[in-house]
Amino acid sequence: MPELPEAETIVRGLEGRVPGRRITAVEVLYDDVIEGPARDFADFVSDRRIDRIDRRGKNIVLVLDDRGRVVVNLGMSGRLLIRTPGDDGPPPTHPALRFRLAPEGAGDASPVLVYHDIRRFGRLRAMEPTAYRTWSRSLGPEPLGRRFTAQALEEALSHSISPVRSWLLDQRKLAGVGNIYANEALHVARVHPATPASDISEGRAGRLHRAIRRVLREAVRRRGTTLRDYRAADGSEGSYGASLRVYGREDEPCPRCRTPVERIVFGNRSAFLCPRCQPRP
DNA sequence: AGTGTATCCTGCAGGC
DNA sequence: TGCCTGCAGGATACAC
Repeated sequence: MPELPEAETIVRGLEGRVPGRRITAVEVLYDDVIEGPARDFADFVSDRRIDRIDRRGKNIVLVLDDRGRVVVNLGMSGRLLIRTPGDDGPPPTHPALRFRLAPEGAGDASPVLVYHDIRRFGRLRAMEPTAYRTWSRSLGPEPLGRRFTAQALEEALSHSISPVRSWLLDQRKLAGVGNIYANEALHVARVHPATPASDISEGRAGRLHRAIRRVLREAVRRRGTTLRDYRAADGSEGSYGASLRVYGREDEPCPRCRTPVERIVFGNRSAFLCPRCQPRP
């Protein structure tokens, strides 16, 4: 998926419509999208009110009135859609789970929060507050948060000999960056994706830090990147795809120097780079 | 510690 | 048209 900007866009789309509502029923169409027994999940959320919608890295977090959490990881093709019965538009093609939400008052329609996932790599996990804290602590810092500084990045990189692109994808190191934005940020920072993390000097770490934040902020502003499956909570598409510099643009000219963009594969994922702007370390 | 490989799934594009 | 291969915003488990 859905990386940080897409998760953030979904959260913003749900914020005005979901908090304050009670979950009156859960309908599980595919139990493989739930971690653990579907019965336990249904018991955990049934009749709970959703107080708040949060995000942690790429994950969307429903905060319940008893402080329990439902953590939604969208995998590759997950969507969280808010629908009101009777609203227009074609019905979702691959619903996997539905939360029926209570109407707010007389005459108010009861909305449905649909977890939709073509490939079903996504997961919904119910967590008690303690388990949630433990899980959250296992993730790295938020790239747009205060704790993620250039110094912190430089320090963290210095302990790893992994290729920097692999490092950026590791959610335990930094929470929210995936393959699209890792490649984009590395191009902006003029760092080759295969550069060993610890080879990144102080100056380049600073550049990379700025590039990560700049790319993610701009992608949030554009409501994410829709390549195929990603949609915001209202079903709309993100427009950052038009701003992509290298991701998915093999053989197209580098926006900076017109050299054809290269695709290489490591860590079982494609990496895209400009061989001139991002020379091999 | 780090890497390549495979797995979970479905859909789509491209080649023949 | 149809069949085949490869590829896809992720995460994890495994052997080496």
